[in-house]
Order: sequence, then structure tokens, then C-alpha cells
Amino acid sequence: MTEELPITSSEWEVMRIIWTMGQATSNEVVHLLLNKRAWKASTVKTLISRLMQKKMLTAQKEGHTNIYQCAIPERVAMQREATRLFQNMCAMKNGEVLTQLVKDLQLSKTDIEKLQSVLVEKAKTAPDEVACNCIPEEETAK
Amino acid sequence: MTEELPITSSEWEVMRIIWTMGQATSNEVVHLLLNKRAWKASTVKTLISRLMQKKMLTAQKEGHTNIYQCAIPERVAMQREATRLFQNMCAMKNGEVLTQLVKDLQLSKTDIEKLQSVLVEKAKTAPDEVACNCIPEEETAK
DNA sequence: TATTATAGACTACATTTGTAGTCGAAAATT
DNA sequence: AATTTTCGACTACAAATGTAGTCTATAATA
Repeated sequence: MTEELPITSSEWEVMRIIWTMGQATSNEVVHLLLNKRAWKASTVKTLISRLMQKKMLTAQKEGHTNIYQCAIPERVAMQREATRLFQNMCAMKNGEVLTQLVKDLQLSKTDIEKLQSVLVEKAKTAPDEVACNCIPEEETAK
Repeated sequence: MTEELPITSSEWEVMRIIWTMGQATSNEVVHLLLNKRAWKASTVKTLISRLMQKKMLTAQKEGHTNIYQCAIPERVAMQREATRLFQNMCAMKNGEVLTQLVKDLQLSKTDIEKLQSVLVEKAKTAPDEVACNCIPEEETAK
């Protein structure tokens, strides 16, 4: 089923550069990743091709050079992968993990305010406990 | 480099069952996943073997049947994967993603209170903005 | 214009992942 | 004890991923 593959670690590196630059040539990406990951040029080019196949990048020819652009916004991709991960995990424990992330990650004052206001809203209807959803229901018992 | 492989989607399914049950036989896991994912018995067995190789599961023989147990706590694994994901992504935007997750995921009253108290602490030293870390430094300019 | 440097396309190959079949030994049944 | 069931181990195989080499047609330069 080739439908909505996750973004891999290596691919994030490439995407992040192009998201930040708005657009970039393979050469620019290659050079920027030289230091950080010591990848050979061909490695980066392969990653770019695969991202094209995955429809994460689009290209427009400028002479004989491609100018690459991201096909979806960074925030959307990030949200998609984060949601995917949390869906893999226990609903009951997600809150604790989230809390630890909030503790560990760098957050700006604005981020914190946003979080606080979301939490105030959320508190109004929050349940006492979130059920664990790790054991699938045995429907049609025997 | 066989060192700290991520847990895959399919593997989460197996692990979650065993974490929740404390221990389980392959047969139990097989049956529980029959409904949820319609996997063949051999598929589940393969997943279990791979998790053994990855040192995520340990087994003790009970007669000729294995009793599997998780080698690391669920919370640790969850935290590890969540941290891994956020490290792949833009530090500047992580806060927004986290905020959206807090909005979307089910959270208990306790989770929310914990989050709130973490945020109060965090607010004391929060920066106005978190720098984007997507473009690697070009050290040794030219 | 001849020469060289490039960029993109294509090929390569080991490992991981998704998904599953087979087989031999031990266990449960008859 | 003979037969059947059940496990775990091993094999299978396509797709995805990490990492990189080669070839060819332009583009830049001498």
C-alpha cells in the first residue's frame, strides 16, 4: 500500500532545509548537509528523488537545474508525523509523555501561553482518566 | 549500525499488548491481534522474534512455550520515540506542534494539572523565541 | 570550439520492515 | 503408544531505507 509513507529521519534533514529556504537546488542542499551529516552528494540526490516520488517535493526546471520546493507546509508534515506516533501508543499514557516533552523541549513564552490557554479550555471537559486502548476488544467472544 | 532501532508501527501493536498484560505467550498475542489487524499467526510470531532481537522482549521457557516479557518500561519506550521524533523536526515549530497535540489528544484532569504546573515553572525562564535549527551551520566558511 | 565541470537520472546493494509459509520437536489427545 | 495439535525456529520475498557509485547531456570555461 503506497499511500502516505512516513517521513524518515534522513528525509527530514532534506525537507527542513528546503522548508526553511523556501526553495533550493540540489547543490545547495548537498552543501548544507555536507557538514551536518557528511553525506555524499549522491546520497542527498537520492533522498531528493525519493521525496519527489513521495510527493513531498516539487521541482521546476531553471535551465538544466531543478529548483525544488516543498509540496506541503512544514507544520502540516510535523503534525502528521506527531499524530501518527501518538496513535501508535497507549492513549492512557500519552498525557504523561506529552508532559515530559513539554518539560524537555525548548518552548517560547508564546508557546507556553498558547498551551496554557488550550489547557484551560480542555480542563473544562477533561475526564478523570483516559482508558488504555492497548488490548484490542475480543469481539464475538468465541 | 545496529544500535537503538526505532519501534515500528507493527511492533507497537505487539509491545502494547505485552506491556499491558505484563507477560504473554505468542498465542495470546496472536489471538488478540487477530481482530485488530487480521494478521496471520506467523506474522505475529515474526514480530515477536524481531522484538527479541531488538532486545525489546525477553522470554522464559515454560515447558515448551515461551512466556514473553517487555525488557523496558512502556513509558521509557514511548518517551524515547517521542523524543526521537521531535529531534528530527524544527525546534522553532515544536511548540506549536505540541500545542496542537495537547488540543487533539485525550488528556485526563491529572494530565492537565501536571502540564499546567510544568508550564508555570517553564514560563519563568522561557525565551521570547526558539531559534530555528533547520539549516546547519556552514562552519569554515568557504 | 574543445574541455571540463555539473546536475539529474539511473543503478547498486545491504539492512529493515510488512507480511506470511514451512518444518521439526514437543505437547496434548485419542 | 499413535495421532494430532501447537510452538518456536527458520525461510521467503517484496517494499522501504540508508548510503553511494556511474553515466549522460548540458552548462560553464578555457
